Amino acid sequence: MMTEEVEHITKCPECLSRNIDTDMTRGETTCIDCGLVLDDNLIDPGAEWRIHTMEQGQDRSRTGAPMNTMLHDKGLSTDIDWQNRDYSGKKINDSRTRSQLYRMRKWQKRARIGNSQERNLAVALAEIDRMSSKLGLPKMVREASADLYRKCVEANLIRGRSIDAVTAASLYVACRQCNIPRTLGEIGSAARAGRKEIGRTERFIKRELKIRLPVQRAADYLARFSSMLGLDAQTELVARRMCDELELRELDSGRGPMGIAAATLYIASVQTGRRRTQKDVADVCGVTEVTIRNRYKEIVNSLNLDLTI
DNA sequence: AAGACGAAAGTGGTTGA
DNA sequence: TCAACAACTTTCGTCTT
Repeated sequence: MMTEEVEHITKCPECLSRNIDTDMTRGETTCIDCGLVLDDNLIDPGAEWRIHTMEQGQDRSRTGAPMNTMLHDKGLSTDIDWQNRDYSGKKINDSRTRSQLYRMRKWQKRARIGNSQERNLAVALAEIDRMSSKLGLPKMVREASADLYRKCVEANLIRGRSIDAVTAASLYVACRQCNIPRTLGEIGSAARAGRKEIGRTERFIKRELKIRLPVQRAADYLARFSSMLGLDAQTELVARRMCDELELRELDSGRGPMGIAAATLYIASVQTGRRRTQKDVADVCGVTEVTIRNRYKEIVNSLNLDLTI
């Protein structure tokens, strides 16, 4: 089997540090020293075959293309060639056999993309792929999202909703399931549906499919937001400590994680002398300046911080 | 002039009677 | 089903750097 040469990043282009951290579960490569996110589009190098029986476990060879959830029929169907030849390439002239082949082709087409559900799925999976590419999301997320969408179709949740809203919502949920959270605003920027509609649809499919998502933590957003703000690892660490402290003392309950992430980053940027404006932080974190100010006040009060610098 | 601050009203969702 | 409620946003006038 051919092994593809994967280009590995060994040095940070920003600070030239060789302290690179690769987090496979998050799909992000970050520089430990300056916090720059170097690559958030890692390809999962895991085995692509699946084991169904003991024999298969021993013998890992297989034929055919790997199963691909991004194709509406998972890439597993067989095509019937349009040419009237048999498996050895000999022409089929017998009229009975030929008309039989014709019928087979016709029914195969109907079975594959003939019904509206399958056609719907084909459009949706293409849309998921498009959004994922735009957002640079790893394959793992696309497949999780495709699976979710499939479940929505099976549960008849699409009726009355747009494909765009459901694909965007399933991508949003998939991101969080894979611990690569993206904000509704980020998903919305790549989707053909509005932020509110995506949020509504997300809540709906979560309820209908009884999906429990891992609790959102402000710390999960820190690395990405910090990098987008051009902050260094030191500042991010200060913010991270603050988040941990807040979580430990349950001072973050009832507060949106993005607001906490925004406020801690803002405070940290002031403390380390790498100040960012509230507006810059707000734009990156998907909250308003007012929310930053409110969290900021609460955090400074509850942690007894002194910001007179 | 840009940034920070805070009051007030509005939005969309959750909760509990 | 509806009102109360909490979190967050929008808007805007004012103060600070």
